[in-house]
Amino acid sequence: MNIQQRATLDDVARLANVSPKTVSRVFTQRDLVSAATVERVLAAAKRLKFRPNSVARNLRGGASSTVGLIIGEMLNPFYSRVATGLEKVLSEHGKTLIVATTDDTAEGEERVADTLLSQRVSALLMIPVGEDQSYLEGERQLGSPVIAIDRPARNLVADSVVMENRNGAFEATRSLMEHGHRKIAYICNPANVYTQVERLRGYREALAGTGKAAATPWERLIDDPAIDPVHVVSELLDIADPPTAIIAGNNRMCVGVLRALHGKDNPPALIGFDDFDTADILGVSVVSHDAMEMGRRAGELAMERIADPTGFTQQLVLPTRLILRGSGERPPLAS
Amino acid sequence: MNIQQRATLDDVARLANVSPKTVSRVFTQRDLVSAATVERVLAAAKRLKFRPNSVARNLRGGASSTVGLIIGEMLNPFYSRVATGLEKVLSEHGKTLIVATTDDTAEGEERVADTLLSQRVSALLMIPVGEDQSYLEGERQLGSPVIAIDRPARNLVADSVVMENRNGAFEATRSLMEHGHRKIAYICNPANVYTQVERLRGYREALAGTGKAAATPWERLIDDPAIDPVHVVSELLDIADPPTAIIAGNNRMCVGVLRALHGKDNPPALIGFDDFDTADILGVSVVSHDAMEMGRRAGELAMERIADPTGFTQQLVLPTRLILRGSGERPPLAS
DNA sequence: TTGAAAGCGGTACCAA
DNA sequence: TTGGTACCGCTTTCAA
Repeated sequence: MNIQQRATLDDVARLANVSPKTVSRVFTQRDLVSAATVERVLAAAKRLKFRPNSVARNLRGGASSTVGLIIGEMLNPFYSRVATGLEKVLSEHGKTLIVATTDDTAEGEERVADTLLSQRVSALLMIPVGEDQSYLEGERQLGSPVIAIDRPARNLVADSVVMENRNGAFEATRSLMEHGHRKIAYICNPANVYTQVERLRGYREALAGTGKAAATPWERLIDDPAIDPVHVVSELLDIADPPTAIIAGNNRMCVGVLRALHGKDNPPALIGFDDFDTADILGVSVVSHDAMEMGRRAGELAMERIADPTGFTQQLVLPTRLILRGSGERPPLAS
Repeated sequence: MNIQQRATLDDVARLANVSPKTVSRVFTQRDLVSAATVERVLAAAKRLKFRPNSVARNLRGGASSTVGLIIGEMLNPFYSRVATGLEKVLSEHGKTLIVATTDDTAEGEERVADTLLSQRVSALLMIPVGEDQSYLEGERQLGSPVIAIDRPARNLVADSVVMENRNGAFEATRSLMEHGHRKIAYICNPANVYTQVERLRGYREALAGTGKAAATPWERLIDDPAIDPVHVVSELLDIADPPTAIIAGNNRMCVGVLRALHGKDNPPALIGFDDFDTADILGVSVVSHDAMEMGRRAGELAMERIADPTGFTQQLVLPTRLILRGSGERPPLAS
């Protein structure tokens, strides 16, 4: 096998006996070139295995054909659904998706943002992790739109797509209350992020009724990825006045709770946040939201902002939906 | 908000009163520049919010800092685990990952391969879908290594990372036989792909014992994404001589079978291929393999091939492991 | 240690 | 309909 040289516009031009510019036209504005020339050029291109270099192409215009997405990790189905929705939109617009992950750390976020911006992505989409995205302010002014997904960016002017966290949690809590529960737990990890803060608020408001929303004895707000949900749940159920129902703050936590409750005789009611693949089989009630739709909307927002960087920034709020499948309708144990 | 111009090397050079080349050195071979100059340049760069353009940088060398990955879809946890492992390796090498999806169609594959190659990815990794990847042969000769993951490429010289499909299926079948099963079904969709062909072979060989491996009455080899697994399973269990055990060819099919068996009184034994998130909770026995490891190995292979495009191509085979969690140990119904 | 000039693979502008 | 020329942002010679 011999490594050949990759053919360039000039090579094709020479072989086809036209100017490089004409070759360029054939690949971009074909209708401006006579049919005969087009044919000749294409033949030459094929013979030389020529393929336009979109990198060089974009060097001129400034705007590249890539869009960057920063997420915590691809294993999380929530993240990958967002990526899926986004990729769909991008491919419709002839853009490709560069995915970078941060392992859910703020340092990682800044590092990969830097890398992506060096690649001159035409927009930077992200599910923010850090407490502060002000480091991107300069970029935005330089014309790289930033779109925050799932959580708004902080200290940065950016469009965002979020969902009705508070209301989702409110409705889940109310539903549990309607089934007779009063001692309802809320467990999440991490806790110190926008989505959890909002959900917690909805949970507290529902429990407070018309009173003043306040912390409850059944909240477990954890901020340590190393902590095993199973342990937390077991401990929670062993306290003096244990909850009769649990709301799990996200999909990971929900699966953890399921694992903890597995085999238990009279499990508390359970409602999770985020739907997941086998939730129907396991009969798990969840507050569902359309993560793919979030990705899609974020992508559209990005396209919009690329076309008009000066427009007003928007915040899109997508609805949530309570899906009852059994685990959320279990009544409290008669005591 | 005013959109400014993005600063270039030259702008920085002008402000720092040095030549562009010196600025370039500061960002690439800093030790060749005097400390005082470095400082001056960095100050100027900071003031102008300069960020080196890695696209322009790579234009010269030919090799870009991106690697392309073509997968069917990101929603499939198997694919996203592969992507995760790959991304880890790439980020260690300072490369970024461009992900493109094909919706598991051959046309999609060729289309996105074209897009990625136009971006001059330094390597093209893919989980092949189409029957034929010969359309990439030219590229390989042009120096773009191709690495096939999960299934070998066809009609193309390419490295690949696959797993012990045949043996995995063989062991699963043997395990079921040891639990007393003789009428064992194999269900998959799609069926006409390398992995399934191999697994089917392992299944048949186990059933044949020392005899000649042949098709069994309990095979359901489907090739239509629109067909509902639930339906197939129900039908299979209604035949005159129904199976007492089922092997599901992949994670999707396994969840489908679970759904179909859900609520059934005396469900057949079940072993799935590919582990999944809640398999432990559901007590599902599976043939497990490390998809992240596949991605990782594929990434390493890519780095190797980028460094030395003329080396021998390799095929890596990763092991599988049978995990028994209950569903695979159910004995056949006494009849 | 620093700089000048050419060029990477294309495109935009203007002219023919 | 086609071509010439400059230039995108940076790096690579080679010299100073």
